Amino acid sequence: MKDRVFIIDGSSYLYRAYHAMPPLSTSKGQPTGAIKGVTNMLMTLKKDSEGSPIIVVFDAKGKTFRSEIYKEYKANRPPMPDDLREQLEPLKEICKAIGFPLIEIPGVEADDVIATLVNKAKEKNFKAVVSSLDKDLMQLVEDPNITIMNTMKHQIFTEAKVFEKFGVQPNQIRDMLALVGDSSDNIPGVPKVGQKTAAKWLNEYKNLDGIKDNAELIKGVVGENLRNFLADLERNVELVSLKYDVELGVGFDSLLQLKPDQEKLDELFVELEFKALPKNTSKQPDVKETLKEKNENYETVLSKDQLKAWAKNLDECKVFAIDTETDSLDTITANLVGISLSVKEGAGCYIPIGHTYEGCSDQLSLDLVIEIIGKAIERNKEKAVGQNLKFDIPILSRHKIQLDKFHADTMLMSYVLNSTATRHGMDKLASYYLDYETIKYGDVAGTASKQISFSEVEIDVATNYAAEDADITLRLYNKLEGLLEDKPTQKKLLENIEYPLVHVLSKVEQNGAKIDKKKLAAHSEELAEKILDLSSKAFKIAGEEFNLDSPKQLLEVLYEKLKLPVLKKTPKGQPSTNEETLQRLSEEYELPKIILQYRTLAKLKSTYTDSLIKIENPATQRIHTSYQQAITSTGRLSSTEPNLQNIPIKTSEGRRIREAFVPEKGNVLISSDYSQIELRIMAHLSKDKNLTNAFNKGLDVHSSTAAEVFGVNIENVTDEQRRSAKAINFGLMYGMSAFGLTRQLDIPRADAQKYLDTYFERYTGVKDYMANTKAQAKEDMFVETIMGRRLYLNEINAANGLRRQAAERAAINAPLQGSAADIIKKAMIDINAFLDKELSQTKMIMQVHDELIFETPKANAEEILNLMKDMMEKAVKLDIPLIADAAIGQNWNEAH
DNA sequence: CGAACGTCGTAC
DNA sequence: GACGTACGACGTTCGT
Repeated sequence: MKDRVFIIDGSSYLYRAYHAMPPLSTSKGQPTGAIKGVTNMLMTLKKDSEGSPIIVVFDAKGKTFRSEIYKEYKANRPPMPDDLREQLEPLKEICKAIGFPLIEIPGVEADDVIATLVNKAKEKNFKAVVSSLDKDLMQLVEDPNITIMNTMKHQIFTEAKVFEKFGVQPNQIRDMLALVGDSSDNIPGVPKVGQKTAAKWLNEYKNLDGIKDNAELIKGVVGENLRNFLADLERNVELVSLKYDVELGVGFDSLLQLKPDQEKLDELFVELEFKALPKNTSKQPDVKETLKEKNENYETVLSKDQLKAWAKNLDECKVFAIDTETDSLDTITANLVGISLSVKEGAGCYIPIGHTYEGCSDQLSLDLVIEIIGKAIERNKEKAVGQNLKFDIPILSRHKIQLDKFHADTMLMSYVLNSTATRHGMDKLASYYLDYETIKYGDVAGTASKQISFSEVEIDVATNYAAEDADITLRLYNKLEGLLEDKPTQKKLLENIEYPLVHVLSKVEQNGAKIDKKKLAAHSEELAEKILDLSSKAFKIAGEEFNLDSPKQLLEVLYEKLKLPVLKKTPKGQPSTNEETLQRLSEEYELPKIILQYRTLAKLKSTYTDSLIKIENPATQRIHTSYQQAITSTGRLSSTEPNLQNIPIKTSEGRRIREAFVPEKGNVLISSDYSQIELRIMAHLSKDKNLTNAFNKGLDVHSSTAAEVFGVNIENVTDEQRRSAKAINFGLMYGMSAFGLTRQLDIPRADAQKYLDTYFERYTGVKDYMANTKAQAKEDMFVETIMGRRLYLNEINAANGLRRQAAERAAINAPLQGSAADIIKKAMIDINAFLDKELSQTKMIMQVHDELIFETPKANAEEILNLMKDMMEKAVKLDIPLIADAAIGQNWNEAH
């Protein structure tokens, strides 16, 4: 192999640019948006190609041979818009002037020309890189010397990538397209067969012949559809096959050399009013000019002397702010790109380490930075202030800088001061507390498709952004420290709970949880089949196909087409299609029932089986959630990517998801969860005699409540009574009314009212507690947890009754929910300290509000279970005992 | 095309 | 209108 040749699908980029770019035009009215877009892309490619020849292929005018095979082919394509057509010729001129040979052959498509060129390139021993967005061309990748790339997104498709994206090998793409069809080319496929189904068949039967031979074996409606479609498949194959022997009318070699004509190019640019030769703006975000000018207050550290001076700054300061910049948000794999520091408001430095763009100035080596600044950070760690240090700690740690203690975290300071005043991201904090608008990450690194890695950001720009982060963090610290000055309780909450918890959460996240991917994949397959089946049933009843996931379409089918009665409306006035409504409708009608089943399964598949597989970290083969410590109003944690705190448990189908959470070989899982912790807290806070008594005697609290409310002996409580009592107990903690209880239990309003009345007669302590809490809240405008965590309730005295009542319910609930959160946080800190010291083999891997999950070697699991349970129970001392239920299992479902 | 919003459904 | 706290999938709408 000697060289590479780049072949560009000009037409596909033209259309894409036309839609992606704003509709620019010259002063004379010549439209130029698409030209500009494609030209940018061509310039990028020219740079990336490092001098390799580049050929641009365009679709020629007129019909192609495919229209003769099938007259509907592309019949749904609207004609090219005029303002796009007008851009075609100038663009071709530009291609030629840049030095890219151009081909358009009438009667065939650009794809065929590309396939032919690829063939010629192979004959001449070239590697070929095809730049296109068209999936038809994916079939070319079966040859390892050929790659497809999406220049706009810097994606490269090899055989493996094609399989990853489409689920089939490149040489099966053609058959897949024939089966699925292509709506943009107006090629119909087998009804109900999408990429997934086609991939399944092709993996099983290898190719179309195999599928045809086995068509009888395929069950269900899709099987039927396939058999009916067989005759059309031949035609589809012809339509989607590439033609490799197009008469090019010009020798391949002559396409490899064309002189750029700079003069002509300049002329064209003037004519099109392009200010400058567009730089590779396709990927480069547009950084504002003001950001490129370096802020004088901020220093870029590029010499050893500067580094030493900053080490000295850290030694001599009272507190310093630190922030890290990385090339990814994944703390498991992110590389350090730079560190910023500030010891004085309005000043700061940025130490670039890992910037990688072309022409970037020399940076200090990581080793030197670790040696000088890393050591200085470590010895001054108790003066370190950061914003969301849970992110920085593992990054620094992997780069040999251990920040196992720190002075303060501004995110948590703000959260503890007032969890709801603002969100606690730095941009928001700066705006709220300092009235300062920060440089946004997107301003320097772009967003979405234009996003680049921070390592690609110019060092001067990066300095402006990163040093500002450290500077602002320090200013925030000073501001928030002032606000905390006369709040010793909140300060203690930070020091005793939130700050130590940062290290615990960081570790739990790094530990991650192992999942059985095979099991999930199999489950996913199963669900897919059932979902397909339910959809066809639904379409049959509806008499049309529609998107079952679209509440809007569903609403039309249910209420307009089938004229089902409207039982409930959404807050926006639309007839509701939610679970409750469909449940009621399904007593009489068939379709709502099917929709409900569909929803249950679709939910499981999309939210759990599929997404858990996707989110496994390739580096560790485990899933690493991210715990959010400053999100909820009450003090609970939340969990994202994935949310481990809403994994199903109520149904057996749902519990199968939990079965896929497994230990490493030789290990087991231990789950330990607090029993009725919020009700226990209610007993503690209210000091209600009856409730306290029930817990002190170790009674089943719901049965005990039932006995009180229904006036029976606790041994004689029926299941029905216990269920009602449980609903009352939970409802009370949420501030539920008699109406809510009516709905929950499906009983007459009067009965519900009677239950509640009786409850409050029997539990006067609870009644008083609730009244007192509300009254106190109205006076203070906040409520508190047992550890003094506050939730401010701005609307507790609102004139708007709805809002006021909502605030009243929150006032009841927050001390219960929030105290429970305080307690488990304390338990996590205690347990982590113990594990650090004594049991390095046992890992805390998850927290789900009142439950902790550990992974530990099988050998002494029983003993460890007892230790964990005991530490949870002793996390705090209340007037009633805290009980944790713990169990061991080979998966999460078994352990829970 | 991407951000913001609405609806729905899962957990404690 | 009526039960607290979350996250996220998916569709739709709207602005660039």
